[in-house]
Amino acid sequence: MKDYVGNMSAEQARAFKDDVLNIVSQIPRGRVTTYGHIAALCGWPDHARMVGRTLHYTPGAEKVPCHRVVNAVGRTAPGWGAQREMLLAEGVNFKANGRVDMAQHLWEPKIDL
DNA sequence: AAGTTGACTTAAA
DNA sequence: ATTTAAGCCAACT
Repeated sequence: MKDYVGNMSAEQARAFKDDVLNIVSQIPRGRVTTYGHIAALCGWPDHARMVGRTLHYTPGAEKVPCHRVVNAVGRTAPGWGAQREMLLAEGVNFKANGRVDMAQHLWEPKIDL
């Protein structure tokens, strides 16, 4: 049974992508946030994967600080080694296990309307 | 159209 | 530390 939200319309998908990029662009330097937070803020709480897909495949993601987006456990994106160095260059501290120190750098996105 | 995949998340082993 | 499992959903095969 599909009691979940259902598929996005083309407009919704477009808006979602815009929102994602918009939110990511607001991540302060030296901070990080998670896919889940971004998705929730876009109004699609269960679309963390879609956020990842957007940042990965959408041209233009390179124009926003998408390197400041990590997963919920502070892991950096697979196959993107540079991300870690970019974060280090901003002063983001990594723990011994190779994860970002979330307690220190996690930025909880909030938008004041 | 049905199955697989993935820049996800949480929990568990 | 790593892996599995299940839940999740759009895109891809």
